[in-house]
Amino acid sequence: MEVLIVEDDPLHRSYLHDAVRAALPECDLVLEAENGKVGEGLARQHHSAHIVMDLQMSERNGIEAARTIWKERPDTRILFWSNYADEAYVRGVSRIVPEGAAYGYVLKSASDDRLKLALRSIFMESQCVIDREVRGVQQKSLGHVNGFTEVEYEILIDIALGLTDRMIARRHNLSLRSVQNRLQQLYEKLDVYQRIGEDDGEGRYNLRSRAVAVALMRKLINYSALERAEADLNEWLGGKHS
Amino acid sequence: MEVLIVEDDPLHRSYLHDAVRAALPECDLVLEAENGKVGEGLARQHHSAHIVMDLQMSERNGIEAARTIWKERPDTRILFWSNYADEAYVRGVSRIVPEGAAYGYVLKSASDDRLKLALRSIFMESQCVIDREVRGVQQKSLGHVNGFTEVEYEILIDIALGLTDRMIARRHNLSLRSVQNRLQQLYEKLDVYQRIGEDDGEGRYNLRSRAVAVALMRKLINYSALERAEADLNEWLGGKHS
DNA sequence: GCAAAATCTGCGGGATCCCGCAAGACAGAT
DNA sequence: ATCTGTCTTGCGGGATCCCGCAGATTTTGC
Repeated sequence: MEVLIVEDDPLHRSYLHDAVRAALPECDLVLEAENGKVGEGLARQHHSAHIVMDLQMSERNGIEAARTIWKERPDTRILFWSNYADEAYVRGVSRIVPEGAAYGYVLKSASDDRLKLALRSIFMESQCVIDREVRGVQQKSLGHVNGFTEVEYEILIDIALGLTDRMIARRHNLSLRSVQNRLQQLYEKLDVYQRIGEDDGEGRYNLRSRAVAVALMRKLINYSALERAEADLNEWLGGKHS
Repeated sequence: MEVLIVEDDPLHRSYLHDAVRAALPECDLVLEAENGKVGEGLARQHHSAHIVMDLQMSERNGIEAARTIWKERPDTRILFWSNYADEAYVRGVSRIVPEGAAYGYVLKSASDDRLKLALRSIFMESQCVIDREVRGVQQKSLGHVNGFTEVEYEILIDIALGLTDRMIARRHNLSLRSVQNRLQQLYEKLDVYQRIGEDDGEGRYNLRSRAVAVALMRKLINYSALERAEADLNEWLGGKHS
């Protein structure tokens, strides 16, 4: 049995290495990659079936790497090991996990034992293990109380990328007005209508930009989500030509 | 001699602890804090004169903590130890360092020796030590070729927060038109005028939102910068009432 | 199968944004 | 003193955004 570790921080990498060795004595080879790009390469080359993956790496983040790996071999077991439980990450992961695949999401702040237990559960038992805190975010994002629909999320991404209403309409095959309707919902949910500078009555935010700001501060989107979205956009733009 | 370590990751914290012990035998007490808030508290309580500070912590990031610490005792020596050399961080740091203070900025990817050397240089010799890569970013941001003025940077922050032109004008005591002029410069420098969807000619970005997106992707601003800016904004809003 | 609810769409209009043009203010150089 | 470059401000106008209204279409629930 082999395990591939994809993690850019050397300290964390060696810690992971030790944890894998301790939790999985049946593992006889541990590979290491220091970013998503070489991680993909190693996974392809060794047909890795067991991967521990950091999110937030330079050169190629964990979600992108996992996406291409899963596209080639959907039965790969991947444990995501991240510092944060940002909704952007959680959404990003659950968006790419294939039907019936075994995966996990545990935080770096979790205890030694939790990590080792997760390693065994996922790699040996093919079970899904989601950290409690992450699970909370996942629930909240799905629960429609103060949660965001898939469409709302998409339009959020689009304005974060700086697309105009017209572009968004074209991209999703909608009319201009429909896009604006969705925007209105979004503004409502992000609570972007608050007044500012109340001393002389008038003072609003620029709704569009404010929405992005609030979404960033609430961790609905983050750098890596933006990066992925930009890549998707360019792909779509390229595809339109053919 | 005492050293205070402010770092949220336990692994990195203990690594730092060891490095400090090894590099500074004359140090007889090493304090540790797991975020900016308790870091501030410990610094105040122990009158710490030597601090190693992570940027990017939850609860209170390194720059905010450093700002209040330096406000109280401007001769404190602080070594910033960070994963990234984002321009947002570099600007954030050099914005708050007091006149003539000794400080350093080294990356976590630096070698053991570099870290230890920096520790000695800053804490014992009161010298400034800036990592090469960080220095590069600093230079580029100052060099007016493809670099950003202080005013341009400020207006970038303002639109990232979601302020309207009118609000920005009021905040900086400018006319509406001047704000828009600055915006134009900004758009120019961020190269935001590119066409998209060229197949039928028409296709632009929403300049304002796109500018923020590009700035994020170029690491000119990031989560922590936005967080600080939001705090500043609220402070300003509060101050206007009195 | 039908009514209720949600979503999509066009129209119209007020507010804001983006920006060309031109006149004044100010600093530094020759 | 003059000139040049940068920064500021006002005016005007076209494009875009934001959104109320109302009818059409789709989805949902029973």
